[in-house]
Amino acid sequence: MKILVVEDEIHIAEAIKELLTKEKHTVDLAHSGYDGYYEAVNGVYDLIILDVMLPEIDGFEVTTKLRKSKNFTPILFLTARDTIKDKVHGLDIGGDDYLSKPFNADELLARVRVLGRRHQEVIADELLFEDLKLNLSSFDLHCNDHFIHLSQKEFDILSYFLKNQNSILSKEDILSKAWGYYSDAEFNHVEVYISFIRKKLQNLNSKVIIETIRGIGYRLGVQNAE
Amino acid sequence: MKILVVEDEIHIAEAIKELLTKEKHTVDLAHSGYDGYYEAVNGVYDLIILDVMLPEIDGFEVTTKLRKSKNFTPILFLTARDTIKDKVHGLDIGGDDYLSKPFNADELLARVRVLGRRHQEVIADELLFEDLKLNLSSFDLHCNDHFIHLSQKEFDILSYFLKNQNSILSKEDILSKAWGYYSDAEFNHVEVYISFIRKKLQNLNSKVIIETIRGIGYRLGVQNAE
DNA sequence: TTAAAAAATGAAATTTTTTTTATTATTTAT
DNA sequence: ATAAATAATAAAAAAAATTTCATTTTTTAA
Repeated sequence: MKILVVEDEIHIAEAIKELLTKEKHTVDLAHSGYDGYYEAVNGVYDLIILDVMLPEIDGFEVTTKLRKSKNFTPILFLTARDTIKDKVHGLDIGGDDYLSKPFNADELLARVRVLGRRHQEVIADELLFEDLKLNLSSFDLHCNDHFIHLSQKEFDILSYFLKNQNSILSKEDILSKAWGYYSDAEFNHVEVYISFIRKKLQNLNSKVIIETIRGIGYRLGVQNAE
Repeated sequence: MKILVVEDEIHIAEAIKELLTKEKHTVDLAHSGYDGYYEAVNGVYDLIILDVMLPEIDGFEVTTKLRKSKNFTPILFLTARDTIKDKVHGLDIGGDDYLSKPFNADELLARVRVLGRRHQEVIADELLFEDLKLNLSSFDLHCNDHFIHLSQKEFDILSYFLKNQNSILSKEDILSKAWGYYSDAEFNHVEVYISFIRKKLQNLNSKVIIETIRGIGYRLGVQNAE
């Protein structure tokens, strides 16, 4: 990850940098609120570790300014001020986590991993189930080494299943997901599209099937081995 | 938000429920790890507040099972076990935050707000520029009170512009974004689609325009006021 | 076992999207 | 001012997605 550390105490800043660098992160340092804000705006970071008590403008102000300018990079506050009131304030103006100084290195790294993971998920771009991989931006459905393109409606429906892998989805559900609540589409629309998708799953030789639960709806499943 | 609280000490569970309900959240309770897992899998929650020490299966195990089954609902651990080792472990197996008991109600609520906010952002689903709002799941382009549907290619191109609001995008860029690097589409394809999009922007009466930078490419802009 | 209900599917019809082609308009360098 | 290059657009053609309709298949309950 690319991480910006904003901390005025040089030796602490360097220590954090060393810690993060060991974990293969790329770290930039800023030593005042003003510099920190400038770097955050002009660079692209996956995470900002931000001291609250800083020269010029403090960490809370930096956060407020960033969020106001639509920059939503995750922010981890790091500070000696650890009254509940401070914490609540920091989190409410747009911070993502709050760690008190002196902090434990392992905990810092774990919390960095959490924020990084969430970030990844945001930009994650595919849904997985068994041997299937659905690319959310190209609408291509991959299985083994092959892929097939899904139309918009096919995509809407299959991605709905992939996001609710354990649920039975009723035709009603699917209808309002793929055609919208106010559409006049009928159950047969769903049936036709389920049929389309099943055909594509077969063409891909996937072991994934769409099970019919009569009277209730459909659910993802796996082909009976035999 | 819809929140699942998994906590075996009934009076604590009830207290948390009351706290969250006051903040207008919808709260479901589970009192064992097994029940918690079952509820989490079968309901759709925005957040799970999870005690670590639970009867049957503990909170860490619940988390592991959920993540393994591709359920990525944010999880906030709440527990008396607050050694660094426990925290790090909890966060690394897929938890999102960790609060020690006894906890402060305001801090709990603030951390719930953070996780809810991130969740919103994850499912946030639109791109903005000036008077335009592009819905990424429906492909509808909104302006003032009207909207118009974009086709796949129109969407690919306009969303590319909206994600790069300050850049000039060359026809080459657009071609490889919307048609793919290996396609044999030509510049005129881009020109035709720019023309389609401009027509839709006009129909919407948007002040947004696509500027031509001759020989270089295109860029988003705003209609000259006069 | 059979009739009714629910679901699946094939195929045609319709609509929408995308591509192609030809023509017109604009900009720039000479 | 003009020719060449670049860009814009209209309209037709082709392809793809979606809807509709009719029929068949499957399941369930009587």
